[in-house]
Amino acid sequence: MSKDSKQRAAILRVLRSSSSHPSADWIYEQVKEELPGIGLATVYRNLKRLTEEGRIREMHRANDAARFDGNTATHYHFRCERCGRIVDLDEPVDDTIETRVARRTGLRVTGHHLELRGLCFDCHTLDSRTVNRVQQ
Amino acid sequence: MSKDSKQRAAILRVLRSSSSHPSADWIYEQVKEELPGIGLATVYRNLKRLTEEGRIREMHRANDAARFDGNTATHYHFRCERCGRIVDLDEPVDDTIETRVARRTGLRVTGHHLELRGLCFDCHTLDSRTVNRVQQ
DNA sequence: TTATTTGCAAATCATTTGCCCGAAG
DNA sequence: CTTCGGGCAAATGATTTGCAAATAA
Repeated sequence: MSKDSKQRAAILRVLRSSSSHPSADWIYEQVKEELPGIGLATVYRNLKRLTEEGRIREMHRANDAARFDGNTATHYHFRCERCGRIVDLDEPVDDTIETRVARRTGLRVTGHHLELRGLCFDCHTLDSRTVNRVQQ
Repeated sequence: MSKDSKQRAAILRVLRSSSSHPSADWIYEQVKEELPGIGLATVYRNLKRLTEEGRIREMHRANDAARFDGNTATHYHFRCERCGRIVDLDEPVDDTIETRVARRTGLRVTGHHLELRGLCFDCHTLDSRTVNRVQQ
């Protein structure tokens, strides 16, 4: 509810005015031009907070372990936002998206990945019963 | 070309026989039951190698910096596999996939992400001229 | 004053690397 | 013998955390 600190406001401004999907470090460098005293930790803290508030989006959380898939064929995934479990979907793969984008943009497209998010069975039923109990 | 070492074979077997998209650490724990002497570094080295050989897939590369997006509306991305640049696509968003999957699976779906991969303009033209010069 | 945030430094965590040794060809 | 892959420990790089000082409510 409280108003943004000047550092948080600056971070948000930098992020909003960039189309490059920057890293924390790049944002830090930019904000430093306006607020030379800012620390990298402040940038991280505010990015986390803004993400939690839903005001920005974090693409691919770094620093939680990579996950591997023994199935190299294109297929889609569902990720549970609560427990992190990843499930294969048997939804049919739509390859036309690749050619469509390639045609429209001229980019060389070689693959695509679709991930749906939400709550898996366990987490959802758990949620409907006991709202504040958290499982790993 | 060479035959898989017994550790690499074991890693591959564990990964193939699991549908859980495991982390390096989980794979390590599993393989240890068969090869108690194995080291975590070996697991990482082989996962990397198997990925490069295209025999497994690495979902969301960890450990390169997280990236943030000031635009919270659902939209699609293109990631250049060479320089890492991420570009917004103006492809129309298909929300029906969420309800379709929700209906078919019973999962609680709250969002989806689509990422296309390939070579961006710069990297592609650069590639056609000089095959072995690497940028960034 | 009281509650938030900051900046800095030290701590974590996942992953990678250096180095030396053993296994396989 | 020579090369390749492994194990272990130390090094990295991104992110997080503890804490005292600064700022805002």
